[in-house]
Amino acid sequence: MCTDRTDRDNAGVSTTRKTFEILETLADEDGVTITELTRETSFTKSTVYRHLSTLVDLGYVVERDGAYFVGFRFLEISEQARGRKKGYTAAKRKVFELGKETDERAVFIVEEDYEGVYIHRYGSLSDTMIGKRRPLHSLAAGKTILSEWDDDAVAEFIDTVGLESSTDNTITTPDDLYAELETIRERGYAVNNEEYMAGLRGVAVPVYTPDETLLGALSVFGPTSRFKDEYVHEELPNRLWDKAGEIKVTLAYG
Amino acid sequence: MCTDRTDRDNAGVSTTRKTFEILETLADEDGVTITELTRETSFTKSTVYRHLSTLVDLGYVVERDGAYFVGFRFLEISEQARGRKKGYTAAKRKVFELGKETDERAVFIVEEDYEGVYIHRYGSLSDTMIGKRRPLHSLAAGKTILSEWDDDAVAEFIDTVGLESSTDNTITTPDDLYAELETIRERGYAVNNEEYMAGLRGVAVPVYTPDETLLGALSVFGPTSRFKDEYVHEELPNRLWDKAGEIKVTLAYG
DNA sequence: TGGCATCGTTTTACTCTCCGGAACATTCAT
DNA sequence: ATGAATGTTCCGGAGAGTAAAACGATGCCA
Repeated sequence: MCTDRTDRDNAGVSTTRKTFEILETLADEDGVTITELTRETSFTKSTVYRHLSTLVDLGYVVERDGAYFVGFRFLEISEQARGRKKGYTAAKRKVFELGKETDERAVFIVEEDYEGVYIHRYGSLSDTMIGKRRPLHSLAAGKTILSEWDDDAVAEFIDTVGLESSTDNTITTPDDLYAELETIRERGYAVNNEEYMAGLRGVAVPVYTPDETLLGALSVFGPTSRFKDEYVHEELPNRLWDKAGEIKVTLAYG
Repeated sequence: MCTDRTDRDNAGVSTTRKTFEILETLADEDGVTITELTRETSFTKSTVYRHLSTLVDLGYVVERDGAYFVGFRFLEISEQARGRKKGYTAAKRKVFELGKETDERAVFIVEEDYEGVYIHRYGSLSDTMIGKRRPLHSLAAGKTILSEWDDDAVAEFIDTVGLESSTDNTITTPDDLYAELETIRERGYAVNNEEYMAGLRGVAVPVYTPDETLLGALSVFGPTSRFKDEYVHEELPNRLWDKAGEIKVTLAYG
């Protein structure tokens, strides 16, 4: 296990790893200079210089007044990924409708590498969460996705990433998680009761393609004060089911 | 010049170039297998294998049933770039309002590497243009941006990327471009008269930050049949100016 | 004005590691 | 079972990335 990890770290192309480490630190602190990047990474100045020059030449990084920024070429790649499945774009429209109709924040989330990734979002525009990744077990949408897996897959998930706690309400034991997933399977929707962030509740339902494979999860969330039980357990699940169903229909006939 | 080009091609980290060449072909034809990638690139199977493994390990590529896909990690990076300037997110809201109010397609475009990049878009959701890059001189928004540069900068632009023609109406001579840019400076808005795609007209205005630096361009476009002169030269410029002004105000006080 | 400090760029020699080819393992279809 | 085609691993050698130091440019302050 420990050797596995080490093997993995050393495996592959270590030069590429350097490139992406530089890229990630650049993404963290945008508009940064070469020497700053040198300080924040463990590489020498000439190494950072060469990697950055390459990235600029390729168009993935832009340089302005001596400061480096991640470029919009990544936007091209990521939009390609977001448009990979027709269902993703259908979900975009539904997220939007949902947000408008409920006047709440609405999101569409898929799983990747045992994490929940925000693909589409409606809500106060300033703080966009698109692209952000969260632990599956602490989100309504994440639990919805987990509820579609069999016990072995969930066990594997727990083994790999664990059940890190975000708030006092986060599910942190496998037994609790299994029980919760069973409830979700029975009800057909998941509820997040301040499990990721205090003061925030959420509801989510699974989204299927016409051939019944899971596409992702549709979710609505907001402040606990407004998310009363009746709202969370009656109105929102119904609205979410409708939208999820519409996505499936769109994929089948639209 | 020719040596320059060669020098550049060989400069930097060639391993990183390989990684991105593989990544780009992967983005083109998503859900591809290792041997297919080997065919479409000039690399050996083992080389492709090692690079892909590294990218999977880093989380930028995902593998499912032997097929490889670009992952959503790029979404994280590109959203970071899209949120770099407060003005970009302010523009998102305005693009949206604009689209709703006019019931036309609306976009916000910025310049990068002498190309116009679609950053935000409102319109029929299926065919998203976000992240796509177009020649500046063949777009209303692009000409708007060019009109903000001085003649030397425009000359440099022409020298570097040229004036490729997309339709019969595309501006292809420097003189025509300079004249057009002068008109745009006087009027304060740019018009695209089927210069990029036959049957499509557009209008664009510049967007400034409170300190009067150019942020990008706001544009509306649609079919020639609906985009009559009065609409293009009266109503739309006024609407666009309003929105551009609101962005500036948002940045100053909001 | 001159010198000090800082940063970006280039050069060089060394060593590491990436590459290609081939062998091996696996899967699948016939 | 046999063959073909794919993914994976191994290995030696050469090519390429690395680090360190020197160079050049810029700017700041005395």
